Amino acid sequence: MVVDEEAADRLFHALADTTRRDILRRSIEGEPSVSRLAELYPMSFAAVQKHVAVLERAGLVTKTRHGREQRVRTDPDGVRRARQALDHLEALWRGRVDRMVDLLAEPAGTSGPDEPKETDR
Amino acid sequence: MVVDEEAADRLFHALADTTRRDILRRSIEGEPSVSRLAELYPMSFAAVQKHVAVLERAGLVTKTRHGREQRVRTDPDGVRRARQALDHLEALWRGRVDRMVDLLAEPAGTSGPDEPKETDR
DNA sequence: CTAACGTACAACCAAATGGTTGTAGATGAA
DNA sequence: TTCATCTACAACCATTTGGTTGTACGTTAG
Repeated sequence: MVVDEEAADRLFHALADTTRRDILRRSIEGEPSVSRLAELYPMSFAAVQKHVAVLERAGLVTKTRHGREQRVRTDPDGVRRARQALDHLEALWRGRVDRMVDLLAEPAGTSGPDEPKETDR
Repeated sequence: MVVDEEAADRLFHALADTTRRDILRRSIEGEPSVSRLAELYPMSFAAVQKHVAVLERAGLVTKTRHGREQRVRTDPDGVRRARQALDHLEALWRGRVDRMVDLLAEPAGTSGPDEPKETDR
C-alpha cells in the first residue's frame, strides 16, 4: 500500500483546516519561522505552534533550527503522498468505468445477464 | 479559486477517516445501499449513516433511492476537486523551485543579493 | 393487512480538537 | 551579565466528532 491508513488519516486531517493549508502554502513560498507565521493569524502563538505540529506529524512540513528561531519548510513528499492516495481512488473509478465499458462492448448473452432483475443487493 | 476554503475543509475532513475512505472505495466499485455498507463495519447502522452523510456534505458521494433502499455512489468530481487542491499546492512548490533555479542561473550581482546575511526574519 | 426491512433523526455520551493562558528553557543582542 | 526574543509545553475550557440507543416512518414481501 502506498500510505498506511493511519498515515492517511493524519495527512488528510492536517489538510482539513484552512489555517493549516495556508501555513503550508506560505511554507512553500518562503521558509517562515513559527513566530512569523503566528503574526499572520488571529490566534495565539501557541495555537499556531500546534497547527505546525499537526502538519509535522502528518509529514507535510519539517522544522529546522536557524539561530534561535525554528523555520518551517514544507516537505514535497508529504503533499505527493496525499495525492497518491487520491490517485488511487481515481484509478479505482477509472477501473470501474472501464469495466462498465467492457460489459457494454460484450456481445449480447456471452456470459451472465447484466442485471438479472434485482438480484441480492 | 478552484474550491473555496470551507468546501476544502469539508472535503479533506471527509477523507480523514479510514472508514469513510473505505466507504468511498466500495461506493466506487459497487453501488451499495447504506445497510449493506453498515454490515461491513464494527459499528451501528446509525454510525455508518453519519459517515455517509459526511461524505455527502463534502460532495464525494450522492445517494439515490432504489426501491426502499438508498444506494451510495461516489461523485468523481468530488475526488477531482480534492486533487485539484493538492495540484495547486504542488504547483506552488514547483514555482518555488523554478524561482530558485532562476536565481542560480542569474549572473552574479545582477540584482539585489540573494540573502543579505540575516536580514529581518 | 401485517410484518419485516431500510432509512431518518433525535438525544445522549466520551473523547478529540482548537483554542486559551501561564510558565520555563535557549539563544542572540547590548 | 542582563534583557528581549523565540520556542516548548502543561493545564484548562468550549465545541465538535464519532459513537451509542431509541423511536418513527415509508416501502416491500407474505
